[in-house]
Amino acid sequence: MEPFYKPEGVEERWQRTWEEEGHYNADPDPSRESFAIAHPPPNVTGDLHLGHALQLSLADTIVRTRRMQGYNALFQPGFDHAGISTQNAVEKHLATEGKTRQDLGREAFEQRVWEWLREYGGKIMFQFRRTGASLDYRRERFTMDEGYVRAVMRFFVHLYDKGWIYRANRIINWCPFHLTSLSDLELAHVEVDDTLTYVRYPLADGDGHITIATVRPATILADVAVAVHPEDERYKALVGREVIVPVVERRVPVIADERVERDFGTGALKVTPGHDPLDYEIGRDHGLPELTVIGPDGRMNAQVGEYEGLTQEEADARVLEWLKEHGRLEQRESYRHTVAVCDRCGSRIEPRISLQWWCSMEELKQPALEALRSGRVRYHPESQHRFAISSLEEAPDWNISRQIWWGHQLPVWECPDGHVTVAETEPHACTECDSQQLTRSTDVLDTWFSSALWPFATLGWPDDTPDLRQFYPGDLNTTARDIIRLWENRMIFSGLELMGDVPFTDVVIHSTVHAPTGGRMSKSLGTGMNPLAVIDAYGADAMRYGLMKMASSQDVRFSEGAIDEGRKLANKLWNVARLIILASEGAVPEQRPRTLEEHWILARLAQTQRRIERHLDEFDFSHLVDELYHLTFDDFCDWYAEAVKPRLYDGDADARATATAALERLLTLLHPAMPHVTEEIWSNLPERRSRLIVTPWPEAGGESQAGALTRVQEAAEMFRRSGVRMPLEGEELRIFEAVVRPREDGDGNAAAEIERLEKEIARAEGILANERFVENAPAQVVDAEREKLARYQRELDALTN
RNA sequence: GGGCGCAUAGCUCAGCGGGAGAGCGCCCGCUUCACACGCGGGAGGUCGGUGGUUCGAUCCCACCUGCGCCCA
Repeated sequence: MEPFYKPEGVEERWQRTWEEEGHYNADPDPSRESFAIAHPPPNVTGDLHLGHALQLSLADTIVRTRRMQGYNALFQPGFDHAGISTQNAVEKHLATEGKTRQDLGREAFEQRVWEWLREYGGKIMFQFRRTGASLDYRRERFTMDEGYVRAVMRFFVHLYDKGWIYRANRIINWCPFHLTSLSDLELAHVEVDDTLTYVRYPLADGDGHITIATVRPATILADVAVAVHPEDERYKALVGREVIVPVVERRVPVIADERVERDFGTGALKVTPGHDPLDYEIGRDHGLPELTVIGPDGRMNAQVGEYEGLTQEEADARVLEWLKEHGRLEQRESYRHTVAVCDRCGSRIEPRISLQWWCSMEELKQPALEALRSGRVRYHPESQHRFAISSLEEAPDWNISRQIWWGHQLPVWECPDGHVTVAETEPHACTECDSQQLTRSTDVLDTWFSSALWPFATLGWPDDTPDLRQFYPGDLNTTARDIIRLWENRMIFSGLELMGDVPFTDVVIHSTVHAPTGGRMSKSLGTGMNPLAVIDAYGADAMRYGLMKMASSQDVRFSEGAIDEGRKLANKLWNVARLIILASEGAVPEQRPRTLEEHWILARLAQTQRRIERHLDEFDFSHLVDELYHLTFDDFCDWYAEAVKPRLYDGDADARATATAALERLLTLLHPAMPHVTEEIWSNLPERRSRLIVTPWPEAGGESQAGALTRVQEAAEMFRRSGVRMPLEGEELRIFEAVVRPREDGDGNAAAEIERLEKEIARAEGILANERFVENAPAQVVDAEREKLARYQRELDALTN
């Protein structure tokens, strides 16, 4: 054993060994209780980032503990096809060849995606392995696998047959580059410097006008009303009258609506239901027409005559020109605000009324709400549980269709008469008119529609499989906060609907790791952090430790210090193991405690084990690793190892056997968090019968002796502080001398100790002299104070005699 | 605009009703046969501000200030 622990090489070796020896495997075995986590499928084109690394660290720590505790533990891996993201990656690739997807056509493009994925896809699973994650990699699934596609089709048809899937024209987020609707998650919000234009809308009859403010003059062409707040005194008298929309010279009503922001601009809102989500809502409620003047490509459409084909910038300029000429332009001012852009291509999102497929949430979500409210599924921390419930309560109907080429094509066929046939596999004829001229919908499903099935589609659903029977329902899910409404809640209602049970009972919402300087990590900001570089520098164990140490609150800053702490812990473990192994000369581990320090360390191991188990049950990973750190450094190394070292060198057989056994216990407790270094040390212990990864989790044992060294430790503190020795004898004296190794003779600075104790006594007496304290404080607190006083007086007596 | 959260030692963070803690950094001492990637000691905080509740507040409540993230 080298004097320093070097993780490079060691970690990969164990990762290979564990996987090859089948320790990650989970197979159906009805005789054992199962524990299952379906890991959130990463984007098939993606790279490992710190969010994944944290998620894996937390989940793997739990999985490894449960595996040692005897559960048939399944940690399910796989990929998500990530519709628009993957399509975008391949389109970028095509662009280097000077081609677009339209040049290839849909079928050839899909082929290209598959080819591209064979070459570049799925790399992230090798990166997962480097974190030490004990996923059953044999079971890797992809949401575009044949079997998975079947599950998705079954889900769609099931919902359609129940009447919960329908088609409707609504306003949606539209990317004018990708030409598709987008979910909220596919949007980014960026601040832009814009211009606010104040425009006069003359009253249709009589004098005067209303001035509105807009950042998009071109949308004036689609205005159908002007809205004001019902309580706004400035405009009250105008409600019900009509104004003339500039350029198009259309008469539109002035309406009153509470959603108008009085403080924005002039307090009067031009209403454009065709191109703004809020206006859309207002328009629907007031029965206004919905005009569309911007086409899918973001250019002005045929509704606007001579403007047709103009970009919005061009149209804005033309409208401004008109306003100036006609004296309708009041003023322009610079204006900074946030706008939504496509997360993948940066195009400004075009809110647009479009014919899409929707999933009705009203009935589907009810059982999930019940499961959340009753606590059958719990989010951790508690605040996220409340958030999950309100997200679901407010969940609007779900836009499940996308107009891209990569994904699950809708199982919807249409005949020339417009009849719709929905079937899991291609139908021969229209169910209504028997026409054989069927055309399949070109839309694909929202990627989250397939992700919602992850916990059971990965286990073989819709077939009834041994895997499903063993591992569903699962136990735990870990995820980031912003995914709750997109994924977790959908898995819960899908599981309840299709499987009749929840997919898991606990959801851990982990921290968001920010850049060391604060603010979010992002490649484009240059604040990103590559976990693989962290692993190369510190080792996977250190990274796991550090990430868990950081993950104490919702938002944490990345701290290299925390990772380094993990590295030091690994090195410390390595060295104390080296001490015990080398000094014990092959002693077979067996607990034969005889001395004070032996009873004490076994009790401390038991005590810490219970705390660790509690932290795990509460998903408190930060305190979990903190316990491990102090157990190792303070208890095991500074006290136990130092106390027992002379006896090991003296050849005390009991001490050697017990020390090796205590080390085994320590390694066992540390293994789930830091699997590699512990397995490596384990393999150096004598008489290895099996791997640490499958070693049974120990019974904690008694902890009544956990305070057995208190007097020695107090004596050590006093001696180190002032050189004053408290009188000790027997074992206590032996341990004191072994650990503290006092050299100097003499009495030390007794005066300083006396002064310190007198101060303490004065403080305690002061508190106890307060009658109201003695009357009102809990008896426990008062007693504790009295005991302290007595102890200080005892110590003082011992010193002054 | 809505939601969640944060403010404690130079830095990153624990503690959340009864004497201010850890890791890193800094200073001092120690090459003691596991580890100098170590061991021991020390300096360093009116616990963001103002009120309130309480015998007692870093901890509970109200307000204020300054931040962060998510959503609209």
